[in-house]
Amino acid sequence: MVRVRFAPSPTGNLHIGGGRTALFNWLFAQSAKGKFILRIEDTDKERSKKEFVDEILFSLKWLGFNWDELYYQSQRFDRYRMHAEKLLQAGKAYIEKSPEGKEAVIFKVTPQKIKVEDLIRGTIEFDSSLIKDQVLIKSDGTPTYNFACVVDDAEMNITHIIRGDDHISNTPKQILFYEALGFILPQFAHLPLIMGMDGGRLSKRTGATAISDYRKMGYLSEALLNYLLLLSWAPGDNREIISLAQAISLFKIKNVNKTSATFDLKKLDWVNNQYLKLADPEKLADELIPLLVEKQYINKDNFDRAYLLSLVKLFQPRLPRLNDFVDWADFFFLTEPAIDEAAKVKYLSQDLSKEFKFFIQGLEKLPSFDIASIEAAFRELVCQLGIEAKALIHPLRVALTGKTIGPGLFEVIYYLGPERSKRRLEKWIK
RNA sequence: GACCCUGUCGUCUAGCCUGGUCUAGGACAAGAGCUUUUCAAGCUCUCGACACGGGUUCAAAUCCCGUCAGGGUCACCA
Repeated sequence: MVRVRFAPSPTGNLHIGGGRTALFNWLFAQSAKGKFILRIEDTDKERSKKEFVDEILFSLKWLGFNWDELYYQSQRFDRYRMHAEKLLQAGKAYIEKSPEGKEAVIFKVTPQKIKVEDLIRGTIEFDSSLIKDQVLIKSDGTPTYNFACVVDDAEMNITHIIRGDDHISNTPKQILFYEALGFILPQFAHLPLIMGMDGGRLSKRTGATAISDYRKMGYLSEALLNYLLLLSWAPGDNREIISLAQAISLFKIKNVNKTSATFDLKKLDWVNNQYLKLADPEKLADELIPLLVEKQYINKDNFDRAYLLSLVKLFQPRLPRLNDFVDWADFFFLTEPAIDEAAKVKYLSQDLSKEFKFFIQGLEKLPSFDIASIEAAFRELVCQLGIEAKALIHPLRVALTGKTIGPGLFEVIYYLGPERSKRRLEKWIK
């Protein structure tokens, strides 16, 4: 039975790299019908915070990862002390006293060659004579990371350790502990790191790092996961959009890349847009409602849901992030939408009183206020005036929406309705 | 500095294991054009890479060696 674990430390939010590690572990467990275990590594009492634990659990759930078991290292200190005691008695560790008289347990490293068969990288060799004696239990009584990690992975029967590249150099130290404690060695797989655009580690300087930041920006969890998956793995048939369900059946740990990948927000935007296009408008509307309420664009308990749904559908194909809807569609909610200054100069400098007046009259005469009829009225008008369609379309769009870009003009007019459209155009008639 | 990992278009990658079908394929970005309406949408096209140097071989992106470059780790942090 395959058992993998994701072991975050609650000293910060769940970040992109952690989310990716969780994804590969979860995928591996799912494809092997194994168990996915979550272990909170909160041995550092100073830096570990309850709020981070909550945040990590929340983000993991948002990504859709359900764990089968949950452990906290802070509740297992007796296990670590027990195993340290065992090593002490076997003469494989010794006690070191600090000047203040506090005792730490130190592991004696014996010189030897250590071979790791990494599932992704193949054989990696180390010389333990380059490794100094390792602290097992610190003088404050808490275990060190490497020791707690080994005791837990062994006691929790973890079969495959899938983690970041940055743990490669911890591996020989941990193997030494496994051997000294007589534990069965798990298999290792080290994932390449995700780098920021500056070539270094992904950091707050180069952009948002927390999974929750991406949620707040309007990325769909499926899209973020799809993008993260593509960052170091490919199905091999040039497919880019891969659902989690498909990934489970296609995923092979051996096909994971060895090279570190750079996080590219532009491609994430594209992937997100692909998912947004196909997303259920009802769900998108549910996500948007709180944001629209906050902006006072709609009233929480009294708004036209069907209307909102229509607007969502109108913008869905072109949104990189769901939250962009709030700004892009603001003119449907504001009484006085802000007019883009450059757009105003470009399209509304000349006097279009006559054209706007005729267009309003055309709309008023419409037997039915629908998209096709609005367009027909418009086409007829430009024909009569003998001008190009775009000579009037752009000014109309700016006058109605305040922007130079957006959905098709006739859809905009239809959803704005005859009254609002007329009122906004009249403002430009002298 | 020592040890370890990695090196295909600007970015993510396919191909590498099992050399020839690779004048290296796809995607994002960028640029150009089309769309009798915009673009941040759609369609079409263009630009653009096997880090370098040696081998091995009839033949190397693919195998071997070296160099260089990038990254990671060297805590009583995790």
